This record gives sequence, C-alpha cells and structure tokens, in this order.
Amino acid sequence: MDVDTRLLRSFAAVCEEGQLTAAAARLFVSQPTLTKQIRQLETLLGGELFERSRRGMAPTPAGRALAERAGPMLAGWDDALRATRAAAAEQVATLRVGFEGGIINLMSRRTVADFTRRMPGWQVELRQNNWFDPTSGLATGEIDLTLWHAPPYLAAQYNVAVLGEEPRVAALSSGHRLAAQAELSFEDLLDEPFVAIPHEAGHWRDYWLAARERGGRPVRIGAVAHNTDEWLAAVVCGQGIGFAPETMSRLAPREDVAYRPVRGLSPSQVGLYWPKDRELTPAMAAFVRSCRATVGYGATAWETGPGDGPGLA
Amino acid sequence: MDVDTRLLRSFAAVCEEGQLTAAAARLFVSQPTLTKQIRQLETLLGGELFERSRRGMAPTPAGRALAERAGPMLAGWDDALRATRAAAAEQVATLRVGFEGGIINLMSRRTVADFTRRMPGWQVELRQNNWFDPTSGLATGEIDLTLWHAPPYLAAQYNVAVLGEEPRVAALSSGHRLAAQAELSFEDLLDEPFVAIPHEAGHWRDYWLAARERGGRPVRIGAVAHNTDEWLAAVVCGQGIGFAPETMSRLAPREDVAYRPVRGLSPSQVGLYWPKDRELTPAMAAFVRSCRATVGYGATAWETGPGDGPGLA
DNA sequence: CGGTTCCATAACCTTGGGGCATGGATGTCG
DNA sequence: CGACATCCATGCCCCAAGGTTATGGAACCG
Repeated sequence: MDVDTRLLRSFAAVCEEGQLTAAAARLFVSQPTLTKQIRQLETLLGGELFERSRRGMAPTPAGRALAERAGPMLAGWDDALRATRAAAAEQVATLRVGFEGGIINLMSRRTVADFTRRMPGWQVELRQNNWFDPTSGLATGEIDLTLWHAPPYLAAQYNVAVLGEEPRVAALSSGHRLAAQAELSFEDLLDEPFVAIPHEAGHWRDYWLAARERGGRPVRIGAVAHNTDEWLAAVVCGQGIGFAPETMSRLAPREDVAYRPVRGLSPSQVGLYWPKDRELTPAMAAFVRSCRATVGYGATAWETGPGDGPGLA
Repeated sequence: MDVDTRLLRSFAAVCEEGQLTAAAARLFVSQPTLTKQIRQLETLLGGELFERSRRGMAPTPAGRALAERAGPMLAGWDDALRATRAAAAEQVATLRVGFEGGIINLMSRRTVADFTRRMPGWQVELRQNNWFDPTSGLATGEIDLTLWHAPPYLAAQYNVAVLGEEPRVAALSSGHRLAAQAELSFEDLLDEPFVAIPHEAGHWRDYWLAARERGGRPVRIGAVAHNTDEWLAAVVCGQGIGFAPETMSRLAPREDVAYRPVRGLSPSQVGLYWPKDRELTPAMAAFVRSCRATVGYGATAWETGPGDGPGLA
C-alpha cells in the first residue's frame, strides 16, 4: 500500500488550515482537487480522516493518528532528498550555489577561478533564487550553499559563514516628496505604501518590509513584485517605496530611483548559508574561502564578520 | 518535490537484488517498468543512483545515501498505515480478524455472540487470509488480529495469545503406498514429493514443508497450490503429499485422502497474533477471551497454553 | 561464434488526477 | 425573512503518467 508524499502534504495542510478552501489556496491547487486527494487517502486508509462541517474539516481520531506521523515522514523524505542530491552533486564534482537577487553580480570571474584552483576538477553551478522560495532550494537539497542577505534572527536557523554586514537603504521614486532629503528617518516612512515581495516568501517578506521594526504597526502594501525588475518598476511608478541592500544602489543605479540611508533601520547580514544538519564538505569550505578572498574586491563596505562558522578555522 | 513510496520500494528492491530483472520479478512488474521507475527517481534526485553494468546494478554514493534512508521511511509509512487504519476501525467500532486457511471453521456463532456481549455495539469483520500474504494484512494494518497456526520461531515476532497446540499430520492420497500405515515416521517421507504453498509465503512455506526438520535435505516439490482446494486436489491426484494441522482431517474429511500422524514432526502453535508494536485494545482483549471461551468447543485437542500474552491477566 | 543475460528503447493503451463549472447545505446579515 | 456568503461535493472533460509487450544492443560464456 503506497502513497505519494503529495497526498501527505495535502493532508498536513488541511490539518493545519482546518478547511479545504484555504489549504487548496496554500497548495496552489483547486479545491475539488483537494477534496479528491483527501478522499483518496481516506479510501486507502479505510476510514474518515476528517469530520466535515460548514466550519471546515476537523480531524477524527484516525486523522490525528496520521497527522502525528505525517510530519516526521515528510521531514524524513526531505532529508533523504537533500542528502541524496548532495551525494549526487559530489559524485560529479559540482558545487551548486544559489544567490539571492542581484547579489550575484558581486561574484566575479575571480571567485570561480579561485575556487577552481582550490578544488581542481570541480565546477560551480550558479542559480539565481527567485523570490517565491526563500529557502532557495537549501531545504530540498537543490543547492549546497546560498549567498544571502539574511536578518540575524533567521540566520540562527542555518549554518552560516558571515562575509559582512550591509546597511539597508530605502528606494523611492526620484519624484517622491521624501527624495529631497539626503537621509530619511524610519518613522517618516511608516505610513508610506510599500512594494512587497510575495507572501510565499514568509519571514523573508516581513524582513524586507521591516515588519519587526514597525512595532506591530500594519504595513500599507502598494504593490507586490516577483523579481527585481518588477520591484524597481513599481517603485519608479510610485506604487510604493521599498528597502533594499545598499549594494543595489550601485548595481542597479537609475536616475528615476533615489536610494537613501534610513536612520533606525538595522543592517542585513551577508553570508553563505547552508542547512543546519549538513556537514561542511571540502568543496563548500573552499568556496567560502574563495568568497572571502575575492567577493567585495574593490569598494564594497563588507567586512569579515566575527563569526567564522563551524569548520572554517 | 514528492515521491510515491512505490518508487522507494522499487529502489529498495533493486538495491537488495542487485539487478533489475530479479527485482522486477519480485515486485510483480515488468523489467521496463522498473527501468523507468529508477530513471524517474534519478531525474528527481538529479544524479545516477546506480552504476549499470552487465552484472547488474551497483549503487553509487548517492544511491547508498538514499538506501540508508529509504528503509526507515518505508517503515515509517507502514507504521502510519497500521496506526491510522486501526484508529479508523476503532472509530466505527469494528474488530477486523483474519483467519488462516480452514481454521475459520472452528469459529462459531457463539464466538461472535460472546464478543458482542463483551463489547456492545461492536461488530466483527472476518477475513480469510490467502496463502500469498503470510502476514495476513497484520503488517499493513488491514486487520487487528489473526488466528494462526504458527511455528513457535515465527511467533516470537508477534504478540500472541496462545490458544493451544495442535499436531501436524501428513495428508496422502488414499491410494498412496504409505497410506496403509496407521502412523508414519518423518524419515519415511523425506524423499516424497510435496505439495507446497507459493514462494511468496516465505517462512510460512518452509514451515509447512517442515524444512527445518529435514536437516538441510532438499525438498522435492510435486506441485504448488494456492488455496486449500487446490492443495487437496493435488494430494488426491498423487502429485505429492503434504502436512496439515490435525483439525483439517475433521474439517475436510475425504475418502480419497488419508491423514496420518507423523512421528518426529513438531506440533504447531495455535493462537491469536497481533503486531509487536501494537497495544492490545479492549476490543482485541475481549475477542481473545471470547475465543478462549468458545473456540474448540466440542472435541478439539487444544489447551490453553502457559503464556497468556501481555495484557490478558 | 551462437547463446544467454541484462538493461534500454519504442510504441501503444489505459487509468488517474487535475481543472472548471455547478450544486447543495448551512449560517449570516440587512 | 429572504438574499448572500461560505465551504464542501459532484460531474464532465482532458492531458499526462505509468504500465505492458516487443525489440534492440552490449557483454560474457562456453
């Protein structure tokens, strides 16, 4: 008797949401599809998993029995996925590195060249993360390392080799009334509409809206952007303002966008991240060293942070 | 990224067999199907899981990484299946009992009536096991209890409420030359062809061939039977002889079949079995008591064994 | 050098799972 | 009190996934 883990994920989502409609939205499937999936599980297991009502779906004892076990099973599979993919990449001497947003432009030919010198025969595969998947494929084992601007509180969930810190700045349409000021204060921006990244990004979205710094005050969302270009366009059109790492002002300078420092906005931590339960392989360590040696070459504000991360003595 | 557990089972089978052809036979699918399944896994995981050669399939490092984790995952799912099905049956106040072979005839209306008296509102669902599935659905949680003639060495793998012991007798065509003897000796039967049950039954098959008692001496297989009727027919036609529990001589008496006691053949243990990791529910306990009170009513040789099993004080 | 043993490929067919549109039951609010 | 909103179920259609049989190709074995 076999199942697709997709059914278990659907089941878990319905358990958490307490209703089909919401779970279907979260899973990006239609509601009838979820109805069928749950029924399928129920047929397989020989009993009702949920009690249906107009309020939604409440798990039965059988449903609870499954719910207890579905989580560990899914975690087990994700782990297997990660480990096997890592081994497969190792097999073909490939390091898979993800980059967040435009930060990839900071990498130079020198970085890869340096890495190749340290690990002869190896190659680097670069993947730009999209804004939908804040884990950047780390969770599913699609990549080994990711170069991130992460908030320190998120960094605790990963192993990290810190490369430095970078201020977050505000981006405004150059015609914006506040663009005249050379420096802004965070309080002045509280009532501004913001260009947000998608909900799916979770903590990541909150971080770039500086939700924590707002002290519970709700954010006005002027637009939602799915990549850097959309984001810039929305800013230019005055749909809202946004926060970005300082490097963006150099990597994507535009006349119609004003980048301004913000008093009271914490900086972001720049570093290479990898999963907590993943050991640092020689190739990963070599890449960290290559980044230290070459990234930010020139005029960036980065400094080597105090925490070197495990295995990097 | 999702998988069907079927893919993992296929993968595990190929790992164990070391080649597609044999694994396909074991899984009852065609070899091209397995080829596709393994390829599918490899695509999903982004690398080769096996090294192909004319000798078969040898797992790569990635394959070994997955192999380590596939076992626990499958075990986890089987456990979830068992637990959820059990809870679902409990939900609708149903006890699912499996029976091996003709033993079901020993149950009487009294057994069920007694159970219903102990557990008002509950019902019993009886399923006759087939000879292909020696676990009788215990492993997959399709039933709660099974009434078995098990060899003592297999009994150690289950929780068991012993009901008694029963001699194994030999069944021969009445025209067989040995049928003239009132009692046979095991040694006389060593060179006889036997009517076996299917290979899929595993230990179970060996047990009814008395493989252990033969001291390594190979068995001649005269025919393979898939159920009691086939088995009896094969015996009658002289394709071979066979061993059976003594009750069979009373439940399936035929003029053309001679049942004879065998010196040197160990008896089988009769009892209700349930999985090691399954607690005894009130309904299960009640059924055990009902069997003790009613099964073998009349003239069976059964006695209550010394071991009562856990939870039956 | 034919035969055997394994795995891969091709062509075909059936099933199943997903989407859309709609229905039914039940609270809720004006 | 009736129209509406909410949430799950059903029916229909369609495409893709996965299974089977038949066949090919590479390597070992007498």
